[in-house]
Amino acid sequence: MPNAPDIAESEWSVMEALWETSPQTASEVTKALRPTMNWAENTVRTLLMRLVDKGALKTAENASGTRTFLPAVKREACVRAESESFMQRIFGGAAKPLLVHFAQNSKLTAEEVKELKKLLDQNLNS
Amino acid sequence: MPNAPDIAESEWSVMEALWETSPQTASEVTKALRPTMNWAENTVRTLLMRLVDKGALKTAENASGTRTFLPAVKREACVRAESESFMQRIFGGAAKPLLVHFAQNSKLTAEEVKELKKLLDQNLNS
DNA sequence: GCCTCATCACTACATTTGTAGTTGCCATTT
DNA sequence: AAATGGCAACTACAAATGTAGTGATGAGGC
Repeated sequence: MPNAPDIAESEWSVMEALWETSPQTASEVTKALRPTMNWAENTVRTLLMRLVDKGALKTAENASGTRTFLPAVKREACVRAESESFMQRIFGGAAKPLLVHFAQNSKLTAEEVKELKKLLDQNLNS
Repeated sequence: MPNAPDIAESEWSVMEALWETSPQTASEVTKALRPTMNWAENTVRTLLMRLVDKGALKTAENASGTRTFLPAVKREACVRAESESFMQRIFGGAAKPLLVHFAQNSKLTAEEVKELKKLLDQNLNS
């Protein structure tokens, strides 16, 4: 399992697109991102290349002979890595103050609260 | 209330030192950070200057006429801003998946779980 | 067969970040 | 007064990031 490389903010959008649907060509990714990020295709290509360099993406040829991109690392692993580093930076590595912060500062529905409480209980038996 | 400026990772350590004790001179901050970050004093000075430029710190003269630094923004505001941006980047801005992630991936004591569950309940009545 | 368009691989360039070095100035110490 | 030691201001410089432009190439359309 390749450990999660460090993925910058713009790069993250590209990864999301490919985690959601892959493989995709550069222009497909560009189109997929068009509504949110209004990037030139070359911008997306640069990001794709950097991600390949970092080992976050792999490439493959599709039927028509053009290059396509697909994730080389699992989203969950990257989320975990980013979350870890965030927790480290802002909350000194402690989960509790982090959870306190978000429990206090987020608007949640009764449903969500119920679900989260259940998860917290499960957390103990593990 | 000045909105929280964007504080980089190294800068964050400097801010922490000053949120904890302030005002402090550049060399005091350097000394305070010495155990963790083994930075040259000039490195700390650069970070201090950048933070002043960004409006995260203010300066004042102390009795002996040397410059001291102190926070211009509240820690809580910065934590909120960083947290917001993290939640945006990684969890698409939704608090629930974030809380789910940390509820599942953190080791918590029974005490902490109890406390968090209470906070979640309070969250609803507000 | 020639033009055009999509792809690709390179190159570009300003900002931000990490991590200092250099120099000038002022007060204190011989 | 000359040297020293701290602090301040400015400069340095490479890597990472954001955001493209340029030039070569090959395949399809006319």
